[in-house]
Formats: sequence, structure tokens, C-alpha cells
Amino acid sequence: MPAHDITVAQRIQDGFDALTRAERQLVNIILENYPVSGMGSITVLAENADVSTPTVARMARKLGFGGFPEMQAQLRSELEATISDPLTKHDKWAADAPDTHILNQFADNVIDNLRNTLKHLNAGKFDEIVEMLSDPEHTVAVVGGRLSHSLASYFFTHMQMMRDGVTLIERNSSSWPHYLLSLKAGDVLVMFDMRRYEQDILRFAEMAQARGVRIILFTDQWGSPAGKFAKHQIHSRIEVPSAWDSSVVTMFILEAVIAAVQNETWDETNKRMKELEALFEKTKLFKKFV
Amino acid sequence: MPAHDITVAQRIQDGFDALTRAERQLVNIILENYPVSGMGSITVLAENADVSTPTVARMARKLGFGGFPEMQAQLRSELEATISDPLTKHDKWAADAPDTHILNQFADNVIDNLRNTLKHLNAGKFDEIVEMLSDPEHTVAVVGGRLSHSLASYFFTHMQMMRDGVTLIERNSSSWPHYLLSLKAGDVLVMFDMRRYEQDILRFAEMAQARGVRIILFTDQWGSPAGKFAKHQIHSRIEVPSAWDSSVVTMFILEAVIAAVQNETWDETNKRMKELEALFEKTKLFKKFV
DNA sequence: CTTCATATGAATAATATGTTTCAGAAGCAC
DNA sequence: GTGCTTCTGAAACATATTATTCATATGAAG
Repeated sequence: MPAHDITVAQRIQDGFDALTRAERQLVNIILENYPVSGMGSITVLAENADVSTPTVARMARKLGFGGFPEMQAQLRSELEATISDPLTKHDKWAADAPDTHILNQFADNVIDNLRNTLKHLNAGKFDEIVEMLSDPEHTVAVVGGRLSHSLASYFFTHMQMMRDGVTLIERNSSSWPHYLLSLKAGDVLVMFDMRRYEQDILRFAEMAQARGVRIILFTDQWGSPAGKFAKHQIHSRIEVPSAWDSSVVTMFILEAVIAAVQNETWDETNKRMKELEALFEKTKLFKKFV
Repeated sequence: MPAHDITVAQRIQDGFDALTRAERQLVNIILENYPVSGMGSITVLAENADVSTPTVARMARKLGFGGFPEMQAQLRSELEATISDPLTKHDKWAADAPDTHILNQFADNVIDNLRNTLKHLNAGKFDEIVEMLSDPEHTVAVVGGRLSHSLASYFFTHMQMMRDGVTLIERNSSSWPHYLLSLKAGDVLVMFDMRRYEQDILRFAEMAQARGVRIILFTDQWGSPAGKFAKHQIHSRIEVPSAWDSSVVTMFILEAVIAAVQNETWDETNKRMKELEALFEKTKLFKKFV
């Protein structure tokens, strides 16, 4: 290692809170392609970050360098140290933490989960699911279990912004039969059931299927027993170095589904978003006078 | 790869025979610590190679560049290509779908978000947050906004399994002052506030800080205005090709925090998990006879 | 030893870079 | 809203970098 024992990246992290809007915009660019983006002239860097050159110079000072060239010199020397050391692994995520830090372990693991999930995910199936959820003719109900209710709720909140006829089924399973009453044949039921599969979900799925409701099931790699009643199911990888399972990949899929539904129903969605916007404005106004 | 398909190193090798003594001395230095040595100013490079600056400029021309800066630019872009991680250069995620399928676009994007978030995240700060959340002496309250309530709820559910004194503050902000009453100086408030930052959250943060409550804020890369009242804040990247923002990275961080708290408090957590297990068993038994 | 061709770097000119200043914009507090 | 503070980038300025010129050095050929 060179004489400096604190990297530019770390200085940025440490000082981030003290930076202004334009400066943050700038350091984002620097870190995005670290450290190469900081190697060119101050002018080029400023252009890439859409800020002025004085902003770059000021930031360098703020971070404790004598000026931009000084910062650049350190970047070069860091790079030299990195490149000349064959042992350096570039796949460390949180650069200032050791390989064994939980952040790095988690990151490796989650990426692996994502990769494996997508490897097994059929794009055609995904598109069919999107199709089902975009169809205004059929209502959509969403239900989750003990730990997956948050996912259900997240999905519901977004779907609700895009279309009519979306219901979030409450946590308490004793009320579920009532919800079933308003689900007709062809309607869509989105279920979440991960490891430590829940009895209630299983029974609910069975009853729903009997009514001709089409079930989309989000489950884990091993598969919930409710799978046998589902029209489509998506298996997310959920294992991480923790006593609990990870919902990150499932949430990823949900967001992709949401984005796809949004594309599919853009005219309607767009209209609704604008209305919603207007409503929020009114609420704000209302609050002011209370 | 950039537009040029022949590297500087190759050009040097190809043109080596045509070079003069001083020029060869120079390119030896360049290749010795390739490509960093070529990143500084022409003056420094000349000094390192014990030649004059005109020699450097002439050599650049001889190798077919317009001038020294042009050669330097190519060195930079080569470096960029080398350094940028192979993970992002997608080996297509969902194998059967085209590159342009939303799943693949989303995957690239989210990985990028994760990488950039972790680049900004200081491991020491992370550890301090874990420390705060593991301390049984102080209660922990969790609150989210319109779209981030699901995250708050997810976090709460897990924290609740690990320790006593965790509260989920309800969605409806009119009740928030009541929750404030039971928060004492030193207690911890976990807040979520993403783009379209919410007034209520801001005011709540201000009041909480005034009471000496320590705030941990989960926000986006631009930073919620509530940040100025927070003891620690974590900035997640949230942009994806969608009309809405992504919570995947935030959820990732949450899970890492949860795992770390679990490690920190393992004796207590372990005990609680077993008790919880027993309780669930009883519930099941109970249901059977109903 | 002289001549000539080529190579080289000191000095200088041309150009680009980085810094500072300052006026206007944006945000905040009252 | 009004006044205050802070932030920001255009422009001017100072500085460093790069290209060019040219005198000298070097070495090969006769």
C-alpha cells in the first residue's frame, strides 16, 4: 500500500453527508466507475457528472485534498497498488470491509440466488403471468403468510395504482372465506408461501381452485404444497447466511412483474397516476388548513 | 469494448522495431507498469523514462495517435474495460429470453444498484447501526411512508422475533405523536423515506430528534430531507426501468442488518426462536380440535 | 577527418487545465 | 412573502501541460 492509508472512496463515504446536491451527483459518477472516471481531466469529469468544474475542485478540497490534481494523483497510486497486487480480488462489494464481512457474504449469496432463480424461470411463463394480471376483466386478490405478508402488501400497493379490482386479503386467516365469496371463476389470486409453509394458505388455495380461481403462487425453490392448486408458480431462491430466509429475489421478481404490467396497461396506468397525483396535491392543501 | 480494437500495448509491440533508442527506453517504462504509468502527465512520464517530453509526444505520433492525450485516452478506456466487473457484463440472466426482455434489463439494473449502494456504504457505519439495534436497553420503533411501509413492516416482523421492545408505528400519521410519547432519549427510531419524500416523516423526525431519539434513516441516493435529523442514514440506489422505484436493494440491506443483529444477539435470539417454535406448535394443535 | 543524416532535448510557443471570483439561483427561516 | 444564507456555474485568470522549433550531439559512410 502507498503512503495514504485511507482511499478516496472511503473519504467520499466519510464525507458524503457534508456534500451538497451537485457534489453528491459528482461523487456518484466517480464511484460508479471507480477509479477510472477520476483519471481524466477535471473538465471531462465535470461534464460526465453534469456539474461545473468549480464544483469538482471544491469537492476535492472538501474531501481534504489540496486540489483536484492531488486527488487524481492518489487515485492513480491506489490503482497502481490494486493492479500490481495479483492477490487483490475485484469482486469485493463493500470495498472497505473484509471479505468475511456479512455485507460481502450476503451480496455474493443474493447474486447467486438471483442468477439461479432466473436460470429456472421461464420467460414465457413470466409473460403469461403478466398477461393475467393486466386483464381488467378479472379481479386480482393478493394474500401472504406470516412472513410474506409484507411482500403481498408491497405488491398490492403497486398493483392498486395501476388498475381497478385489486384486493389485499388481510393477515388474519379466519376472515379468508369471506374474501373467497367475491372471487369468481377466472379471477386471479396471487399467493405467497415460503418455507415453513402454512396450512391456512394450503386450504385457501384448494378452496380457491375449486371455485375456478386462477392462482399465481410465489414460493421458494422447494415449492409450497399449495403448488398443486396453482396455475403458475414462481420459485425464488431464498437461502442466505442467516437464520432467516431472504425475500430479496422474490421482491425483484415482483418489481419486474409490476414494471411489465405497467408497460402492458400503460394508457390506463398513466391516467391513474395523474389522478393520484392530483389527489395527493389536494390532500396536502387540505392538511395545511387543518 | 470501445471503438478501437487494437490495444496500446499491441501497437507498441508492432511498432517497436521502428522506434529509436530513447523511444524504446520510454516504451519499456510504459509497459513495465501498464497502463497506469501512462495515466499521468507527459512530463512525469518523460521524467520516469529519463527522456524528454518531445520524445514522448513523437512516439505517440509514431504509434499512430494524434498526440499524447489521444494515446492516454485510449489507455483509460482500455483500463475501464478491464476493470469493469464481468458480473455486470451480463451473460444474460433469463437464458431463454432476449437481452431486451424486462427480466434481463431489470437484473442488470438491480445488480448495478446493489454494487453502487455498497460502494457508498461504509462498513463501520453499518456495524454501528447493528450495534444500536442490538442494544436491549433501548427500544426500537419502526416507521415507513406510503410506499415504504411494507419495508418497515418486513423489518419489524424480523426484529420482533429477535428482541423485546420493538414497535411498528402504524401507517396513519395522525397517531404518530402518541408513539413519540413512549420514546425516550437514546431510543432508536428506524425510518424509511424514499423519493417523493413525505412531510409527515420529516416532521416526525424533527420531533423525535428533539426528544433525543436516535434516528436510523433508510433513504435513496439523493437523500430524504429528514436526513438532517438522523444519526445514521443509508442511501440505497432505487432507479430501475419502471415508473416506480425499486426496493430490492433496501431490502437487501435490511436483511443484512437483520442477520448481523442476529449474530450480535445470538443467545437471546436463539432462545426466543425456540419459544416461538413451541408457541406455533401449540397453535396448530389448538386448531386441530376446533 | 569530413560530411551528412538522424536523433535528441532545451527552450519556447500554443494549448489545455485547474482555480478563483462573483453574480444570480435555490433553499431556508422567520 | 422577505430577507438571509448557501449553493452553483459562467467567466476571467493563473497555471500546467503538450507541441514545436532549433541547436547540438551522435554516429555512419566516404
